[in-house]
Amino acid sequence: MSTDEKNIESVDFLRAIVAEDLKNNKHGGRVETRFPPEPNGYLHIGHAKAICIDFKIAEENNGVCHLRMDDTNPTKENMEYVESIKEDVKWLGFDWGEHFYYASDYFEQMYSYAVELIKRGKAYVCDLSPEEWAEHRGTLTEAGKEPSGRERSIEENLELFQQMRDGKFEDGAKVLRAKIDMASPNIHMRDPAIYRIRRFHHYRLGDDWCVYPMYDFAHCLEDSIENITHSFCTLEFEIHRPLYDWVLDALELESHPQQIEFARLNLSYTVMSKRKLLELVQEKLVNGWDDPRMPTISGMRRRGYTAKAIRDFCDTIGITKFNSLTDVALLEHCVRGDLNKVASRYLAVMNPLKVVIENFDENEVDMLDAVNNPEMPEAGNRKVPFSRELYIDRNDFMEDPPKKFFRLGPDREVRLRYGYFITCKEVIKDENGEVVELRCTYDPETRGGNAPDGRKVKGTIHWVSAKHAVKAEVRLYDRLFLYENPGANGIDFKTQLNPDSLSTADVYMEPELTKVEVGTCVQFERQGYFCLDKDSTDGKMVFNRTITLRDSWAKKNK
RNA sequence: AACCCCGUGGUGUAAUGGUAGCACAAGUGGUUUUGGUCCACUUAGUCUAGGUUCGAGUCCUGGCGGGGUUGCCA
Repeated sequence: MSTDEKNIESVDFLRAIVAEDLKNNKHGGRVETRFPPEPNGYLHIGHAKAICIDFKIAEENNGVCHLRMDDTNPTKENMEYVESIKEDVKWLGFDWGEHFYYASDYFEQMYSYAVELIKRGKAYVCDLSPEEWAEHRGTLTEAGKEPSGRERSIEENLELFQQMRDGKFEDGAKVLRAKIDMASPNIHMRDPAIYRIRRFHHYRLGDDWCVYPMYDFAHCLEDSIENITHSFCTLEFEIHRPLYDWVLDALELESHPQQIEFARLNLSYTVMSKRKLLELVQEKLVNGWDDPRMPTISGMRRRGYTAKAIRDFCDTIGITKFNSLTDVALLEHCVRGDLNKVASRYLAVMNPLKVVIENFDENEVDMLDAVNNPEMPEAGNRKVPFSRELYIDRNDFMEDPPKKFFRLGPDREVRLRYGYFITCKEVIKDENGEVVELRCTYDPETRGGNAPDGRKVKGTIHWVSAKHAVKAEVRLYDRLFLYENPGANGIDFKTQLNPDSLSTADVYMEPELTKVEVGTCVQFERQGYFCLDKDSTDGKMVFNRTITLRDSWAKKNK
């Protein structure tokens, strides 16, 4: 087929803007973006969307994307967060090359810009307390009023600002304000604070500074200093854009990046506020930022989600300016989609029911061939031991099976995956009437799972040899991270944690599974995907359930 | 209430002013040594009222609906 089968990539509004700028040679054919997190927490699935946008659009246009720590507020930031952010972005598959920056490295330059603003008569030192300022600022419907001191001389402002830096004033005693328009309908343009006094140990710069720039002043300058062309951010900054442009215009800076906003990700049932996630960590309602129930990148990684799945998800949700609520099922579809292709299959039984093959010799062990991954033949084969005593899953046996049940029952024949056809001859119960053992026979002719006479069985079940089985622990996390629906106002998200999400179970695995490495996600056939957790020790393997398999039988019988 | 942004199947998204398409979810059937995967099919949509036009999801006006903004956070 000669026609290019590549899907015609639909162009979202954001890519369209970049393409238009490129066409008009707006930035000399250059595309330079940045991902600028504040290192005040771990990255989550919402950040993944921003990361994909920032890095991919740069990449698509042969540009570069910077990774920048927006660390202008020392009270919430630390190096642990910096390191985690770098690790997570890298893990997602993106490379910032040489372009790793700290906003705090620009503090001296930003201070100079602030001085320059004062010299141009476009900034002044304000003595109002936060309470007094609230009165002057006005409201959404009423204009603000100009504070006294707004008309201070440039010399006096310069002097006062220097004194602010020199630590002559208490925290909060003064701020530096941009002199814009107290009557603007956009409150952010009503003489916004651009520098505040805050004596707090900065995680990198220590006590070098007691004044710190505010976001609205700092961010556009960071972008400008780094020669960014397109500065993507979320919708809540839309109303800040006039200020972004005002600062750069007021300073007449040559590098004037364009801020473009897109809608942030909302995921059903998922808490995505850093503040709330921090609360969960601090109050030990979860075991750290990388708890597999957390919607953090590190939590999802530990749970077994793949970077590709997350990237695919970000491609699928697209980029718009519409406040949407994405169904978490879409994320799960991407996770299953990738895992189905890459995860090796293993036999493992979670609710063991003993099966004795009466016509199989007690001392014999048959090593059977099993395919590691039917989706990926190159993954090869392995051997699975078969012996007289086996475990099957309790769910795969019913004493009185309904019509559509294809698995084992009295006098029924099923296939043991990669093994033999077996027929249930006898059901043994304890004094309470509970089934404790099945006596079966196997058909030696069906070794490997095929009957030479061509007879068919409807069911294929998983199993493990009792004497070869290795016991491990699985954590049965629920399908979702946290239970809170945006829109369900007033719900205390902490009480919404699913208590079942912590339940654990024993699992009896085929011995080959002991070779799996920590962090690897595998499929327990017919049950789900599981990821070997870092908590595993020499004595005990611990798996996190990544996600279940789709199960049409279970769905019908719900 | 003021200003800004946004309204396409249940959900997420496409469509130089020219056949409303894709994915998820749901449902039906087929293939299958995982009740998985894969494949086929079905259900279902342009918020509303006018206007411009040969022709409007797209452009204009009004209405309705949703979101954002009132930190010395980012």
